Amino acid sequence: MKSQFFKDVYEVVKLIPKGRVTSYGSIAKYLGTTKSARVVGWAMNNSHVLKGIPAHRVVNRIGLLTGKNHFSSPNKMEELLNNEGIKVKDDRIKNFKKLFWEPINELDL
DNA sequence: ACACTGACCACTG
DNA sequence: CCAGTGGCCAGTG
Repeated sequence: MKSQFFKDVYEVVKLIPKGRVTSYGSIAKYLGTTKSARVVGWAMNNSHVLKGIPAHRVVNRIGLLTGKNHFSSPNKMEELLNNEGIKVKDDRIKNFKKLFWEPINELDL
């Protein structure tokens, strides 16, 4: 497929440092527009067929694990995050603000 | 080719 | 503060 968006999304997601998280919207914003956030979600949906895509580090804007339902197991995402030292309480990332990794700031176009 | 859906976000009332 | 609506892109029936 010639979806540059997907490709870019994967690139950014793969660049997320261990122990950090980001949001669909931020990735979308980094790629040009916040309104394409839905496509980022789509990319994640397809990411499960690929490897090296830490989709568990990508959550929605408030740090809610909205996509955990799409993992192998609903608690897999939480476990992976815990494995990286990220605390998750009630499907929400604790200290999200601090762990937040914004591509625009970190990669700085 | 058309319509609907989806792991979202921001704006408006 | 909560609810509703629009916008974007790709995939599926």
